[in-house]
Amino acid sequence: MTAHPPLRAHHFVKVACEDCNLTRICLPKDLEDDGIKDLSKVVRRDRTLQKGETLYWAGESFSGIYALKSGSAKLVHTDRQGRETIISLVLPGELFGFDGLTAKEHRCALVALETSRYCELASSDLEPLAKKIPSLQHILLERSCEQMDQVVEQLAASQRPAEERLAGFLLDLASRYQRRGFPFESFNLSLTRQDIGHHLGLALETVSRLLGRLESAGIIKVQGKRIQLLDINGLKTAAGQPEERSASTLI
Amino acid sequence: MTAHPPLRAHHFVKVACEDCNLTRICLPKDLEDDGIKDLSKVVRRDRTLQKGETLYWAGESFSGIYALKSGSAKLVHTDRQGRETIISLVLPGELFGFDGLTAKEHRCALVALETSRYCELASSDLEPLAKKIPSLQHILLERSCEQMDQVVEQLAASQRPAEERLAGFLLDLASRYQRRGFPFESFNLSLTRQDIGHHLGLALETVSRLLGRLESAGIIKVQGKRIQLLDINGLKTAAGQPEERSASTLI
DNA sequence: CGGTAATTTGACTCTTCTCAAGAGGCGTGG
DNA sequence: CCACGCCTCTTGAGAAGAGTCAAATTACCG
Repeated sequence: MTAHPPLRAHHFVKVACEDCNLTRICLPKDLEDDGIKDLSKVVRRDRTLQKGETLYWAGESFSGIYALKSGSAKLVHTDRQGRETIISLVLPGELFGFDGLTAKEHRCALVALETSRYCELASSDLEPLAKKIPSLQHILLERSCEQMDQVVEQLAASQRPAEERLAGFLLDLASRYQRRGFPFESFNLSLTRQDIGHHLGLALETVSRLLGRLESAGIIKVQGKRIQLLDINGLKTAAGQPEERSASTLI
Repeated sequence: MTAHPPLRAHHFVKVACEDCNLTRICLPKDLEDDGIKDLSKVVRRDRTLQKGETLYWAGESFSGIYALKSGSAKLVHTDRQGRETIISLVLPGELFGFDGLTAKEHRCALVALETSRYCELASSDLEPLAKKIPSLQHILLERSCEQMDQVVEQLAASQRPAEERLAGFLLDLASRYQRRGFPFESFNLSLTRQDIGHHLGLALETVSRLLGRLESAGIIKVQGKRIQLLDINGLKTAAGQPEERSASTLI
């Protein structure tokens, strides 16, 4: 895999989809050039959310599919008793909003974890656009199935012990950051310990203790929200993943 | 809600989609009459699975979207360490196969829990059919998002105590059976205790004990796989759902 | 009717949660 | 620039829910 330069926020210029640095990750990924241009014409671009701001609440009516352009956000499900579950951490280039598509009403809330920008493909534009781009509906179907795969993976993970879940989470985050041009071994968590707990089904104290344990094992280095991965194979082992045969062990 | 007569298996006749008794639940639900006829022409109908037989394994290549016609099945995810999670219990009229759509390779296995029949919409027929029925892709998108909603609900439930999960599972099953014309208060589990455990993230012994506990509380009656719901409100309370205000309490 | 698989029940263990207290970090305003 | 207050994080101790292991009972299939 080739490394790309870090994705920089275009703070002052609205970039057309075809010129966006997220074109390899975001919706355009699977579209041909003409489709990207058609898409670009109707996308509402570069809206901003401040940290803690909510784009939509659960129960609000569905208005479209969104793509995160910069920053990060959490997709939060809240049950009748007020218990929160973070369904996903949303990073730049990722789509969200599918939680409102069936019922025409969102099942989750989307909350920014830092100052973030996003683009909107309004539901009213969706049908006309689908006529111009025949493959669009199928691409959206694929993306929603992809997100379901991820939730299924989480559901399966929820049966594994806490340390495996946390280690797996860190590995997943690292590779997602890497795909966006950031170093694999070092990143900042935009989630609090509480949020990580709500994502992994753990108490915040357990998250803190487990991070401490991985640190004392020399596997990671923790400085508040900054995480460094010191021993990737150790982390994979902790995540319950079979260790890759590295070059050095082949001698 | 009107009660429909129990859905009987058409053991010897292949029924066109427009004449199928599942037309209010299955894919035709959202299609106009012409669409149903077009669909009916390409659907491969009434294939059979014996109890324990597998329609597809994880890793097998995606070949289409399926609908269960009779019987029941489980969609099973198996992780690297061989731990199983039952993602969903599939009942007649429900679609499955979305787990293979993105990667073109199934992520889960589908296993019949009893002698069952199913219909197939082959992926090769999907594109031509979508041209004849413009709304088809969107309907499939809605269905996949609906299934995601259900998995999200399960993920949220996985953080709740065991008894709530089990009680919620029984209530969900009852209403799904009711929709298919069976009585709400009484049904046969096609899952073993082990499978229920794999579905809810519990040990089979815990499932057995909790069923026993609900029975001694007079909320349900358990006779092996036969379950009777004796006290719906009690069950809702056990599931952590706010009790409905019933007519009698309004006096 | 025998054998295998499923279920129940008991005793014990252990992971993770809860409650609690203290430390650290950050932004705001004086 | 420092002090205050608030939010987040860490760490400890004890409790509890659910898991594991084991054995007996029951149900089901051929």
